[in-house]
Amino acid sequence: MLDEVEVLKALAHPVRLGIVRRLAREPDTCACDFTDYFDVAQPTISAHLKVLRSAGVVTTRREGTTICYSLVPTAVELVAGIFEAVLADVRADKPVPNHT
Amino acid sequence: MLDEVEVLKALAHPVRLGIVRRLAREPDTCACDFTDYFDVAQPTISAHLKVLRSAGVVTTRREGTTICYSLVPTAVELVAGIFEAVLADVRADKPVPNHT
DNA sequence: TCCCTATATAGCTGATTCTCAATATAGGAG
DNA sequence: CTCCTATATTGAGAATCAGCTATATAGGGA
Repeated sequence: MLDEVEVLKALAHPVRLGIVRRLAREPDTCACDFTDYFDVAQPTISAHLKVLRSAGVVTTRREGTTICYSLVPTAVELVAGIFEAVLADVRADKPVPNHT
Repeated sequence: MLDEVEVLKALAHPVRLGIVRRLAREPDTCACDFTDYFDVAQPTISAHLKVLRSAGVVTTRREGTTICYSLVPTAVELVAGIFEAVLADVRADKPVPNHT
């Protein structure tokens, strides 16, 4: 259900990447905090959160009148794994030159 | 000169991610090989390669009549680092529950 | 019930992206 | 110089994206 490219697309935007980084440091941040944090209108933040949610990068939990967002570690691990694998292949093909 | 979000945007497309993965396995692939490998027209491949080049993900080297593409490891390391850092923060905040 | 606050949705506009067919450019072989 | 192959560029159309204002929804408190 997690699609690599969709997750990457969700992360390829300054505000959304910022949201993800913020969530990594402060789990369970509510939507209104992002509205203050980034210099965009509230519906814009809401739209970005929706993109992240659709891609499976974040999940929501209602907390009274506010809605708390948290990261889905699996999604971050997915993309981290993609680039670790690419790096591994790069290093396998072009080994570190030993200058002896 | 490498912009995180620009690199991420460049990678957030199935064909371009495929190109990067292929380049990781087989360095110095020439453009015509991609045209065969992916089921899209030659100008489309050329456009995708341009996006990757503009973002600093790949570099080119002329080899007679063909043009060889290779990965820029720094760019891959940049994005790998982003998600490693995010994962580190996630794990710092929510440590693995030790069920002793 | 009636407000108030938090969040989401609708609707719009301008900008960007994706893909293609057609054409241009650049280098090598003859 | 001429042809051929490899690659890039142009130009167009469809689709998607990003931001806004205005409005709707949903829950809590009076």
